[in-house]
Amino acid sequence: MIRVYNTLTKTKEDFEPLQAGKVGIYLCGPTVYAQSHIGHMVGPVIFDSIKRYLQYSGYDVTWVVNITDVDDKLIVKSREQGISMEQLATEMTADYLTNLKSLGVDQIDVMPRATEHMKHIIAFIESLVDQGFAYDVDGDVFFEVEKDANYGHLSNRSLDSTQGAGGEAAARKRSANDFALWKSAKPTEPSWDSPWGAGRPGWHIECSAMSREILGEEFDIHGGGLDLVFPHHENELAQSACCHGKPMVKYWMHNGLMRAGGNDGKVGGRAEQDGDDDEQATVETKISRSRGAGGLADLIGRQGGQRIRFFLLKSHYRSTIVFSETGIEETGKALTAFERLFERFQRISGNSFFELPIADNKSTGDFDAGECDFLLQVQAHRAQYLAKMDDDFNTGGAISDLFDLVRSINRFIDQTSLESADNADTTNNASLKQALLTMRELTALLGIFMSEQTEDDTMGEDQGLTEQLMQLMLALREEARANKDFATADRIRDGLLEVGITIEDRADGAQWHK
RNA sequence: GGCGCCGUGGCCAAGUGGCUAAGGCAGUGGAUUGCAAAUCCUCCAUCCCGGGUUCGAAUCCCGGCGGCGCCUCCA
Repeated sequence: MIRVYNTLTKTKEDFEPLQAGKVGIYLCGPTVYAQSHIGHMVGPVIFDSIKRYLQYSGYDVTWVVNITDVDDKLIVKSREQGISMEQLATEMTADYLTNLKSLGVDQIDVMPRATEHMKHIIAFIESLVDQGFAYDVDGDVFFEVEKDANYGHLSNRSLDSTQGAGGEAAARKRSANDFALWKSAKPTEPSWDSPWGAGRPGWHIECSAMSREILGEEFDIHGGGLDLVFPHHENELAQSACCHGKPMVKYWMHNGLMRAGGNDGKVGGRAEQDGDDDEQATVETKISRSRGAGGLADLIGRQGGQRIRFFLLKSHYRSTIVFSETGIEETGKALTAFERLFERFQRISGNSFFELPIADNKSTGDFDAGECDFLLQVQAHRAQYLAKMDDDFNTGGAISDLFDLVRSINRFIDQTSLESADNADTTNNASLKQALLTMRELTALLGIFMSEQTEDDTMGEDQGLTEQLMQLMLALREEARANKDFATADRIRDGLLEVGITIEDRADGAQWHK
């Protein structure tokens, strides 16, 4: 049984979808007025893994991530850049999609854009007006919060504790808490025709309209960053629940936010200081665009998408992650242990890990360990891993079992001497393969090691030359070693190390890697 | 001010009432190696502080101290 933490009830609940066997997930995506930063990737990466795990657990999952391509900030930014709102949205959407791809997020089924659903948005607002939950004033339409008895339950706040937006619309609202469903357009602003005149949707209504269109009036999981609980999700919930007279979502799931570390982070800006502090203190603050976060593409270029993905999955999705590039680098070191094992497996079996079939559900991944101690260990690691994933998608805990599995496999190879050339024990080889199949199954749930990383394909032409030169160096060194001329052999090895190349002498010959 | 979250070894990070407190990075000693690298084995924390509840708490309650988020746009 999968358990899920629900923001609405503030408890972990057994996961039972509304319709047996089917799950609908809606994740709030970005407003595409600027390039995405690493914080935007937290939700997509974790939900990408959540979808994989739910499918693996036997559910038919539909995952929706929206793109907000109409918004006040888009208007302002596009004007600054002298381009149309549409063009800015198109460019920034492309940036977002590229980043998602780099991080291996490829499970999204539908990515609706607000501007493509204007009809549905307007119809939704009309329905709210007709039912008396909303009112229009001079071309603006507002949701009347007092009409919703449940308002504030999700974010746990009472009406008088909220401040409501000030701004120019304040005078027209019946109450400060009311929020805009439709905003009238000034002559130069992009607009759509509506029963209330030319205008554009408010921030929250698109999600209500699009989720209904794609997933229905009530669906299983709604996700987003913790910062969206109020006002965004509270307002979405109010709109949808009032409009349909039933709950909008069964499980509200919110991921923790990323913070910028003080020193090597530099992704975010500096937090506002309270004045009386000395200023060298290590400041950690939420990463956000308004504080100048950016440079995700560069970061991916330096670290690679897989490391970043693994870094995000290493901690629990509800906890805060402090961004640090050194942290990402350490994570990368840990990943090489897997990569070495995959190479080891290839040397022994001749099979590529990346070409092993992926068990796509729990039962096909199961196997009979028989009396084999090693396979019993593998089975135990697998069971523990899955138990942690069942418990609110505890990827951080589950990853520890992956490392345990690596160690078990290496130990098995050492103890059975599977690596020595004259060992053709088919039973042990079969056990080894089974263990790697399990590794493949479990890592695929996290969306890592899906395919071989081609990190340096930009330098394709040099690659062949480098390989030739290295073979020459290794041959020279081998000669020296055969002659017990270790001084020369070591000189070659040390010299190569200085340019970042490590040599490994193994029974079957020397090998090099960067 | 209101509503929340967090504080586990040098660093990162699981665990939230009961086996010897996961795992990673760094470090230690050993096996292996011509020496290394890789791999394996070994060692490395009583959980911010003070009370309380309990047969028993890192895990629940109260009080401190420290950090952070939301209440305004935000993944």
